[in-house]
Amino acid sequence: MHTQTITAPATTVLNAPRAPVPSSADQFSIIASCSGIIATEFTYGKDEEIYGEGEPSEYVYQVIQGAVRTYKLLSDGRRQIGAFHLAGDVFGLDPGTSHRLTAEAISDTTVRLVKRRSLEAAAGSNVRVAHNLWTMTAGDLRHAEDHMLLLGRKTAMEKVATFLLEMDRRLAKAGMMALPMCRRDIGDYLGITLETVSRALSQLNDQGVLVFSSARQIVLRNRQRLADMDA
Amino acid sequence: MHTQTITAPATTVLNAPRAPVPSSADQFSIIASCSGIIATEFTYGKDEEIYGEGEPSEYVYQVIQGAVRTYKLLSDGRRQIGAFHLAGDVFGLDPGTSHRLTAEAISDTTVRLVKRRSLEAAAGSNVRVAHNLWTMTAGDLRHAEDHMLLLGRKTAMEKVATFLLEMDRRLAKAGMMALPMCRRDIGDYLGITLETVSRALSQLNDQGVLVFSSARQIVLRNRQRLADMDA
DNA sequence: CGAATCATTGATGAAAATCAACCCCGGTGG
DNA sequence: CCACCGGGGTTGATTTTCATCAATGATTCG
Repeated sequence: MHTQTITAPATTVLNAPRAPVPSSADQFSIIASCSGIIATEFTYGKDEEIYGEGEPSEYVYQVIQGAVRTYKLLSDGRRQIGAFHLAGDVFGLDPGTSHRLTAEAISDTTVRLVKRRSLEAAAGSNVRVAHNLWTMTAGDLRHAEDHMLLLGRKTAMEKVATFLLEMDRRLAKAGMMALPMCRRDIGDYLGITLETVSRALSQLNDQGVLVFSSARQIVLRNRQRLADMDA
Repeated sequence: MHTQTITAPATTVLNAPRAPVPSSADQFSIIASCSGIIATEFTYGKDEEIYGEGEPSEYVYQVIQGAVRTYKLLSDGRRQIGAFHLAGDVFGLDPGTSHRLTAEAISDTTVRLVKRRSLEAAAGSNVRVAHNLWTMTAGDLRHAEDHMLLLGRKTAMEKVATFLLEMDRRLAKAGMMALPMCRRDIGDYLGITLETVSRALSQLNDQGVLVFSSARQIVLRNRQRLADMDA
């Protein structure tokens, strides 16, 4: 870890995995429990770096609580966020020796982490584990392929519509979405500026497609309209 | 295969793989030979579809000769090309039951193909094979991550500079690059229009960074300048 | 309460898309 | 052999979208 300033890690052997939510997360739980792998929990503060682009990839992570952004930078600071990782999501699984993106906590975030070395060892003896690792990487690839289409060919409004539907699907509770990230993060994810994000959201609000409780608390009123927009 | 109008397939058992060029290709050769897997060759004509988005993924392919584009479409026809596949490259390896992009031959193209089912079977018994499949998918993911940065955050000129360096690396022979794809394909790969591609290339030509033999035959004169541009 | 951060909104500008014309070159057929 | 045809490529004029610059408003948090 890079800055131990936040919270003391608590090491535990996983035996009764707390199943969070989605299917890709369960794969990780299966791997972790099946193999008697040692998992550790750790908490990062808001905006704290979890790992940097190019660093040796020593651990694989699962978000327990909070949210993480992974991104690349150009030399002048322009940033492209490749993905947001929410509760249950696995990240940092870069086959190869080093991380290809930087990971940062968006808000205070607790992760479970396992040594990549032990995962690879498990994969060497257990075909199920190997297959799950492959499947998880393939899931990341699918997302990246969809996101290339968005970045390269969708308009600003279509990008925002797609984003809202994605977040609605992934983190809506009781019809309400509590976005963990700021407008700049959203813009850097969608390849537009924060002002353009704000204008698109305001316009959707004016049209009655969504309602704000606060800037980051959103209720979708017309998912079909959004789906139509997203082309 | 979808249209058999072109060339009769020739089925052969692979024993002495003709090692084409790069490392990712060799992994495929290793898999194919290691496992006594049956490979078939097939040739597609220019612009012929190899498989369509959403179709069941029955085969995995390796380009023997020619070039392939894989892409996604929006409902109104806007297209995002995710990758170009050149001699030696493997494509169509989508874990899951269906292809997530459409694949088309850019020029007359010969591919080697193996049944995905037999690959998966081999992966189930041979850890090396399983690891190679994972590594190949991870290679696609790395490319997609780099390309998201390009699509979301680079300027038109930076995109073209990056493209030229990529193609130079992948297909230059004797300092000369023979591009198999048209300006529209390049634009749809970079998320810009064919006119913008043309203007950027003309400007680079004016600056002496490159020289055209013909529209698709390019010699790079100053790779450092290009690398600087690509930020 | 006040400072800082985040978000919204408006005015202006710049990059790239679009629309349009023309050119170049290879292939075909008179 | 050469004219013509058509697709691909280039270049120019104009429009559009989104970025940038700037000011103000809302929340959160010491």
